[in-house]
Amino acid sequence: MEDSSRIAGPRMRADARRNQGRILAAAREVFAEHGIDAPMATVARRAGVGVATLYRRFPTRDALVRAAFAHQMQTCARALTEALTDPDPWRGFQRLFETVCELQREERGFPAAFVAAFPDSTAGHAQARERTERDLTTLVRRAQAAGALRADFHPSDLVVALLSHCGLVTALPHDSAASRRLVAYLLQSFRAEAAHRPLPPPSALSLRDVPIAADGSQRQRSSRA
Amino acid sequence: MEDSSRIAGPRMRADARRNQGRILAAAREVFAEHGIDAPMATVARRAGVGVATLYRRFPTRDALVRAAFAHQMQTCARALTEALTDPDPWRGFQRLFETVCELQREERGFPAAFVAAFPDSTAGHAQARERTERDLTTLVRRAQAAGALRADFHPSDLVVALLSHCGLVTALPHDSAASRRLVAYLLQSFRAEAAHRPLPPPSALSLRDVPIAADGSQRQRSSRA
DNA sequence: ATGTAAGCGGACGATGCCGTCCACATAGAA
DNA sequence: TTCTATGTGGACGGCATCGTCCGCTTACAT
Repeated sequence: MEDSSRIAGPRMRADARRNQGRILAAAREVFAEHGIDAPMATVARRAGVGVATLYRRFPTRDALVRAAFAHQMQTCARALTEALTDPDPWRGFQRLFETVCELQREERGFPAAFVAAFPDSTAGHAQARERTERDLTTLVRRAQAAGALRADFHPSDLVVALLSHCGLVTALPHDSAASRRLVAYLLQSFRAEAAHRPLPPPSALSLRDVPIAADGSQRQRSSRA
Repeated sequence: MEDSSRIAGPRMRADARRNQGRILAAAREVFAEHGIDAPMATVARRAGVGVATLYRRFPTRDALVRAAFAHQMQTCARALTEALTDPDPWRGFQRLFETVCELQREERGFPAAFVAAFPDSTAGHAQARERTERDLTTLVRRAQAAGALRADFHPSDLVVALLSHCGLVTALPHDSAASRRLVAYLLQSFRAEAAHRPLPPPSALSLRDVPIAADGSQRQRSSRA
């Protein structure tokens, strides 16, 4: 599989490059307002280009979605790296979680993209994904070794927490207080001293089999845009 | 606003009543498989009736969705009543939460319906809704008075928790372990003894303004069924 | 200044779903 | 058995979106 969108290379006409930028900006706006299912034509119109241009640059909707939120994805990746280098393991863990949730909260449309892009992403390549998986595990183990994160915490719990937060901000896009509350509750229950009782067994979820493109649907609401 | 679907009354032809049943069963199946956005025609076909019959009985998709999951909604309502009468306030609280989450986990399609129907539902009338709201608050206060539920817990937190759980089971429809884990984490963080640190302010969410039908969209995934 | 390859835009046919309309069927009363 | 109100099915017109095709435009190398 090649890179989803033709990346702005050196051999690209200036106007083409400009349009690519406009398209991505428009996509972010439109996806934020109408969800990632918004008509492609809407994005094109907002960008001030024709549909053909849009399709030439981003052959599929997924490619567009992924490109539009690539920056946020990178921010997530960077946050993970930073978390690993934090001298205080718990603070690293906490910050990662809070940063990702904040991103989901503030960039509307991103949560949907986050969930949608999960299977093959956090950059696109299985290699990057495995790295992410490994780093997450390291982050968890470190925080546990420091006695801050409860011993029965499983790396997949982090994904579970992030996905449920996605769901919340999707259902209540304007209620950042709700999001903050959930984050606070979850973080508290992840602390070692909160481990009063045993937990049920963790999800078998190896980050790799999150929400396959298959099965499709399972939409959140029934109303149309 | 009248009742969404013509209820099976005494003056209904036997075949009509039979068809109504088949439609509801088909709707549950189809919604579970393809999400609540599945084409109406699919439901009709599966039920072995014509589209016209479907539309006559359920003029809008929402009416169908609500009727299809009315039973689950009633189970929720009943669980709330039972929770209030439980001699152990915390156990009542815990059971309510677990029961609703179990329902969301097991009846695929129900989470979406749950979120979608929230604004005007838990029966349909504002009256019933207010009653629900009041009962929830009572449940929370009782559990707090018993010293089991943390004092800074706000009734809206229950909605926040349920909505995030909805999001999780929507993203991972087959992973009940993940759902159970989330429920366990949340319940632990709701306990009074977990209140190590203060929480951010609660959501202004008065159950009434949950996920308005307006705005629309904000779908979870981009792929089509 | 000029030629041309890269880029552009919008019209267009295809597809899929919606919701109605109407000619036909039948349950059940008389 | 007969009659009719109630119920039925599927065809059909309408609409939105998809993604492609092709003739025109323009950046930029020479």
